[in-house]
Amino acid sequence: MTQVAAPKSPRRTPADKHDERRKTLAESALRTLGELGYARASLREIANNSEFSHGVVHYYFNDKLELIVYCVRYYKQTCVHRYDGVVAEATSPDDLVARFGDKLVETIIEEAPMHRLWYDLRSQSMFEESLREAVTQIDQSLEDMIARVVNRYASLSGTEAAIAPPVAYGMFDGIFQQALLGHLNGREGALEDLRNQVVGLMPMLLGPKA
Amino acid sequence: MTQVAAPKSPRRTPADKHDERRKTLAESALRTLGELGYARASLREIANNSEFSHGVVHYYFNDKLELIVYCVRYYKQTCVHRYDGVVAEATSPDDLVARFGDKLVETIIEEAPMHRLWYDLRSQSMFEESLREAVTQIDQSLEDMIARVVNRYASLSGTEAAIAPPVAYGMFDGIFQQALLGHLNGREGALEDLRNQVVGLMPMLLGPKA
DNA sequence: CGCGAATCTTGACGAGTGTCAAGAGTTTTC
DNA sequence: GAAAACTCTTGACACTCGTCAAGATTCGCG
Repeated sequence: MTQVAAPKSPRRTPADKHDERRKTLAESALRTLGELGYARASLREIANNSEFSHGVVHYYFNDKLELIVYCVRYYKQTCVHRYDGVVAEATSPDDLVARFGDKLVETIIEEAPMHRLWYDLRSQSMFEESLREAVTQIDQSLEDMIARVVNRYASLSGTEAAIAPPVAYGMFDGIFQQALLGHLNGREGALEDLRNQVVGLMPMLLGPKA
Repeated sequence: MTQVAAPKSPRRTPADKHDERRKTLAESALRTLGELGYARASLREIANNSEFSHGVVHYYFNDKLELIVYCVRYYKQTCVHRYDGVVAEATSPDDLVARFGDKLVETIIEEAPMHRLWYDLRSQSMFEESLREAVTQIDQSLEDMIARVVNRYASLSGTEAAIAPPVAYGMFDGIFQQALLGHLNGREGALEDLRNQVVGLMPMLLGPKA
């Protein structure tokens, strides 16, 4: 057990230093992971792109898997509230759907490596049992995120969503993945397509007006 | 160049033997790939689960990547016509959607390892340039496959599809992936959910009746 | 049969991997 | 300011990987 409890002296930084370093390490590890993917990112390469040496990983994490799971959890944690602003500020159904589409496109442009890492990890979890718990949790939080958007859209439209949250998430995840792939392939129009698809799709998710 | 042209004597088996062996090799390689995934399936492991030794791979393929791309292409080739029967035999919109849903569930049950391999490979293509061409082609053929189903459904309903093929493919691919993940996670109900989702979703893809 | 080409096996190579122990360096504590 | 605890580096370990060359084996044709 490398973990330290630090029972006494909760003054300043007893062992939160540990957590801070873990975050620092995670942030630089995410750069490498986003560049190379789960399988090809070695601990040495990760360490090279950080301010530490390759041995330090085993001081803060038990093994490579724990590091990677920590990283993706850390990233998705901030990622899950990306559309909270959209939900809060939207004034009409059309406004919401426009902002939502813009935000989707924006995140592909700005964080494509992170998104492909997520899809990589989720695929790996189909083979690697030990990844499934984390992936399932993250997937659930993403589904909730989409549900908030769709529900807000329905409420602004004065009706209710005609589809269940898992279906909505599955659909948006599917076309998002497609747009990401297209974008990485250099296919121009991939992002514009995504925006239009979202605009076209959203109204179909609503039930009949009350 | 390991490739052999065999210009003359197109009698019996001049160099189609080569192609046949490649297929045989691909078939047993697919078993291992479906079990371990792209990154963890070594050539030695692949060869162990076949009737050959590990060196033979380089007699029929230039490198590991060529083998794997050949394998997935080989598999998806047969896979793309999975719903042709459904399209041909369906007698009514409801009949088609029921058959389609059943077939989706069936293929998850029977070929889950192959499907997760496909998603694995598609994710890897986001990192590995050399995979993109094959992935793009396969993705396109899958989109066409879905388009045939949706168009047939629309035609049986006496109307036209309200969404473009890429959107339809993205949506179904998304919920299919979700169901596959749930199934591999041992979540009971994952497959039943998929069936119901398809039944509920299909009618929403249609435009107003003519 | 016998010879040459096609096919396959074997064994080795160098590079790269995760892991970990030993110790150097740094900070904290008394 | 010495001792203890924490933090980090270094270097080695055992192992796996893709690749390939050299040779054994099998096959097909004259």
